[in-house]
Amino acid sequence: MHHGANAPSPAGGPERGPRASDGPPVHGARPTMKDVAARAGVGLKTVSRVVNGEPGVLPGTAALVQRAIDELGFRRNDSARQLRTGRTAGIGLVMEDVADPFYSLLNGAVEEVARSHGSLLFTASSEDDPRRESELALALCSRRVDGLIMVPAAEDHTYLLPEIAAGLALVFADRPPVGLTADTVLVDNAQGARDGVAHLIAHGHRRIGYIGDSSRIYTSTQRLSGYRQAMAEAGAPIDESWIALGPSDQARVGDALDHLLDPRREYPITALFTGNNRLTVAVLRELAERQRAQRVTGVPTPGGTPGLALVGFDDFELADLLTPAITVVAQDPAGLGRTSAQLLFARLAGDGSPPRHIVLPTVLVPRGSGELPPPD
Amino acid sequence: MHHGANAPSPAGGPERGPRASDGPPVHGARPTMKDVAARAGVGLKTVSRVVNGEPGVLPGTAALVQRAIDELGFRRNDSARQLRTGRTAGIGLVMEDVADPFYSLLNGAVEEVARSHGSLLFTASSEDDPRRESELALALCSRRVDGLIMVPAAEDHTYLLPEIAAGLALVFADRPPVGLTADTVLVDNAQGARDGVAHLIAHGHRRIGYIGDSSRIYTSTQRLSGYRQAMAEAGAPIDESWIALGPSDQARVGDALDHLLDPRREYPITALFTGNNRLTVAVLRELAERQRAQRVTGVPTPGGTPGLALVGFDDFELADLLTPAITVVAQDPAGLGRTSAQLLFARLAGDGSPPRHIVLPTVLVPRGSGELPPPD
DNA sequence: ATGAAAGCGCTAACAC
DNA sequence: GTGTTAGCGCTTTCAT
Repeated sequence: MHHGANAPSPAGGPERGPRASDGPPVHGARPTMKDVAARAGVGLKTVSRVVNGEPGVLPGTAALVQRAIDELGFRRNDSARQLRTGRTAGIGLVMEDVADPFYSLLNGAVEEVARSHGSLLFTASSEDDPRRESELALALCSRRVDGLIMVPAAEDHTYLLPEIAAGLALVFADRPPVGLTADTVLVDNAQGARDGVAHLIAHGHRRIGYIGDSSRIYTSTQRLSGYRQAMAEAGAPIDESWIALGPSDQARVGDALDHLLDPRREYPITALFTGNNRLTVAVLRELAERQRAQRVTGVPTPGGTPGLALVGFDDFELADLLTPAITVVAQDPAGLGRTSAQLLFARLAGDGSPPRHIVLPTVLVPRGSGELPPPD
Repeated sequence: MHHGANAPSPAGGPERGPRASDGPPVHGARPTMKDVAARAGVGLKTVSRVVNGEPGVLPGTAALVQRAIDELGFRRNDSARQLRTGRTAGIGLVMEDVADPFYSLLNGAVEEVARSHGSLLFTASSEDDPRRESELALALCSRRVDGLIMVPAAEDHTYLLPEIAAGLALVFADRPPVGLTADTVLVDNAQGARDGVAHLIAHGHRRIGYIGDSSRIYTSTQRLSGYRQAMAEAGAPIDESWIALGPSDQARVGDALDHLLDPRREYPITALFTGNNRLTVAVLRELAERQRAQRVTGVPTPGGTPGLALVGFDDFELADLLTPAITVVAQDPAGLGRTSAQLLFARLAGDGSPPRHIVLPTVLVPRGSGELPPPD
């Protein structure tokens, strides 16, 4: 399934012998508009007009030019165009991780909107590292993207002030900026968590654990505060040892569960609220493992929640097919991306109104795990 | 973003009123190297040297320049740089859908490699539409990306010949190109499917259904051929009505299952092989629904496979937590992306060897659903 | 309807 | 060590 090495012949022409004046691409040489103009026997500007579909070219001339374009395999150099026009028809998206299901949906929605506006999209993953975030954001600024959508990781975004002043359109998604005011699209994290926890309470739970993301992260503290609100509203006291914040990796979650489900606890928790999809999945995996390994903690409910009721923030694929199916507080990552991108393009189209602040609602999706009653 | 139109003052000069000669950004005006040079009282080239970390600048001068840079909020214009150097330090990735879990993992791996080489990544989704694929690919070529990784949808890639001739580095991932020879990284689809089906056969099945993607798609036909091979090797005759090819949407899969599980069949299938992750999930969802609705087809195994053994091509998150857990033929989307990207950057670094053709192995992951015995 | 000239902001090649 | 000059390929402006 491989041929010769570097076929010198580009296709279409008799190879060997540099050929006189036909056959498209000569290796390594990018034809320019000047080349096309020379070949078509017209002026440079006429080529430009044809390439850009500008009016004021006789059909015959246009055809001539088009033929030269095809023969030469010409493709307009957008770097040069950008330098001249100042517009790149490209936008940037900086977020935690393109490979994460939540962010990949956001990414997809942004891309869709960008496409509909004729823009291409640079996507970059910050890995939630503030330094990397600013590196990437500034690299995109050097590229002179027309606009930037950021899911910020940093705790200070003043480094973007010069860019904004210079005309960068900027929208923050999922988390607000720090140190400056800009368009922001958020999810109602507190209300969502509150709904989720209230749901558990409505099903008879009073001792509810909370496994959340690091308190460094905006959404995490918002969700925790929703948890506290729901508990307070129900008059349910919170034992601070029920709250476990930290990274979303399996090991940390395992430790947190060990602590939360410690059989020596006098009043064990009967329900659990998890602060994001990765935590929810990690919890499910831990519970399943515990069940396989020890078959001890409570009634081994099939699917991994040993009698423990569970509601998770974020929906995730297959949540509905687990046993029991997992009740979640669903956000709309695609909606987040779409809204942010639409806002960005509105700015690029000249919308000069004051910075907007949009909050998207969440939806509680009962599926089973959140409706399990307490053991009692 | 909005605000005043064209500030006539380039920056740095006293623009009447606001500040005399300090404070970074003057609105709307992007400072250039020339501005920085003027402000620092040095030549243009010296600024260039400092910005690019080139040697041959006295520390004192460099500090002077750096100060001017910071004060002005200067950021190098990469469009101009690219025009001059011919390199964009950017690569492109065209694939079906960034939001798909499989592709988002591939995307993440490509991005990681790009980053390690100092490149930014354009990602574009073709939606499996040939025209869109070529539009996007050519748009990226206009941007003069240094290289392009494509998961092709089109059936003809000759449109890329001029670009290759002009120096574009090009790697095809997951599916081979048509009409030209280029670096290609594939997965051993036939062998993987063969392994999966052989696994079912080893567990006593002889009547095995196959739900696959449209035969338009390369990987789909490869996998189907693996299915046929495994059956042939076992001397198991194939009833062509067991094979259902088509799109991966829920409705189509539902229809296919209706047909496959038709209770009027004299010899019903006892096992099913699904051709990709979306099909597998769609099947699981359909089976779960049937179980809820009718509780008829076979023994209602918890989790949705009513006695039907199931092996799916592609791993997917939570496959291990379903009941029964789903046996899969796992490919490595990240490996696919990483390998492709490494190959691309090797080319960009000057590797001029003949086009390479890499095939990555699959791994059978037994989890339960593929080890269910036939009802008999 | 068409073209010639100027210049976008930068770097490469040389001066000094 | 530093500055000057020339252009990268295109669009803009203004002639014709």
